[in-house]
Amino acid sequence: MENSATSTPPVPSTSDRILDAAEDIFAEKGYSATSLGDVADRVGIRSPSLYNHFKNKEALYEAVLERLLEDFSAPLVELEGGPLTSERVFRWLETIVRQHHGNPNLARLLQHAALSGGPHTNELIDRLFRPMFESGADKIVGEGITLIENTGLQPWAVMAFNNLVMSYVTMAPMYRDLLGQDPFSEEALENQLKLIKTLLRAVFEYKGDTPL
Amino acid sequence: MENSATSTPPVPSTSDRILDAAEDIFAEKGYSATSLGDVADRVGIRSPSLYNHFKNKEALYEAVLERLLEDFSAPLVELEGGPLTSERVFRWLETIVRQHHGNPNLARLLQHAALSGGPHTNELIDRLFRPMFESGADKIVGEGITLIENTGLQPWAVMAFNNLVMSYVTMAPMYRDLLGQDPFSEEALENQLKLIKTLLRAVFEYKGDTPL
DNA sequence: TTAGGAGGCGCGATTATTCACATTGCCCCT
DNA sequence: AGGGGCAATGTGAATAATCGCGCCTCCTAA
Repeated sequence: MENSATSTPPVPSTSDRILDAAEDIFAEKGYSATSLGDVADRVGIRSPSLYNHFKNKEALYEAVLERLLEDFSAPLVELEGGPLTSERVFRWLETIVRQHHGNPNLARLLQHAALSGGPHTNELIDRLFRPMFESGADKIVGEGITLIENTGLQPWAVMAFNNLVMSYVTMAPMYRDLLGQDPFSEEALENQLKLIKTLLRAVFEYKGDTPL
Repeated sequence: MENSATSTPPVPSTSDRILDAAEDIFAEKGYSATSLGDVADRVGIRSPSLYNHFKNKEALYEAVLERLLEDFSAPLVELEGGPLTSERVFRWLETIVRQHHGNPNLARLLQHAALSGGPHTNELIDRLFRPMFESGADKIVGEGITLIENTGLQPWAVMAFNNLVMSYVTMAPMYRDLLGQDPFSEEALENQLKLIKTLLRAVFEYKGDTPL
């Protein structure tokens, strides 16, 4: 029902255009503040017509989430498996930064969910972050890579770096205001990448001897 | 009009109770998704009675913002002036962490504003962050304190550390889910403080020689 | 000819806001 | 002491806008 069996490479179907519009508006306003009228307006149809493609508002929201989660998980599974060198950690972080830079909507949706709840919030959190703790970053201990392991704060550190990446996106207007630069320009991406890498390298090289 | 002439130490005025309720709900749902009925319900009055204390929804929102900004700016002005030692930077960060931990609502409100706009968003950003760039962290260059200054990323670094602190609060449900710990417990506060300090110390000690 | 998809209409709920009104406590005048 | 006025603060009813959503009709492409 959502995807016709025919190939649809050039012209996006109405369902996809609804998904695109809904994704943007859900990400901006959150679930409850989003009106289906706004979504329909952006697509160029009337709001009752949405019900020809999605059962109701919540189903539309679910479809938006599903598509986003698929898009984001794809490039990360490639990085799973193999030895956990520090270079792998850098590539993993850089991939995440580039993904959120390319499409900020997932971070925004997750931030809305964390603030206000809404349907499927816990499921969203689980599907986005459990993999990080099970198959990837959790195993970083060993062969010299510690990520502040000696302080017993490792999962906290992983979440901190993720928050760093996502808050850059959810706080983009702030960066625009205070730094006077388009936060989604190529130049800003490079700056953000440089900062994250510098921080990560500082943490890797740091030996927490001096207790302040 | 807001404060009766009598001393009001023990019993909060209705206006204050409205402000308390509105602050919580605005912080949770954002401006547009907040209904005055919900606010009135929490106070224990009917929504038309709100208009005896505030002109309209936007004025109530402004009052909430004003009170929050005052509460947060007070402890920080004490840290202004004087030599910019690294110890001062640590105290400044620790103060901010403790403030947001004690009342997460400002961070949540700011996050909603950054995501969805709403009234006075730009003014909010300015009043919260301009001081950091003018009187405090911007002058950190000198006397050995560099904060990754050699990479030309100093303002970015300042905002990154702030995002780190605020996203901990706006993402609190995530921490609760994934770490199985109340993110606002004393124990969690200590963990968060330790992590932030460790990161900051790593950055201070780091000399960006090796280019990855 | 037939079925999918778009539009029109409208119901019921919720929202911010206004208004007329009741109640209360306080000041001041007698 | 008593009472008239008055400001402050509460209420229910009413209004206009908006929302999600269901029903039904019409158009059009295969």
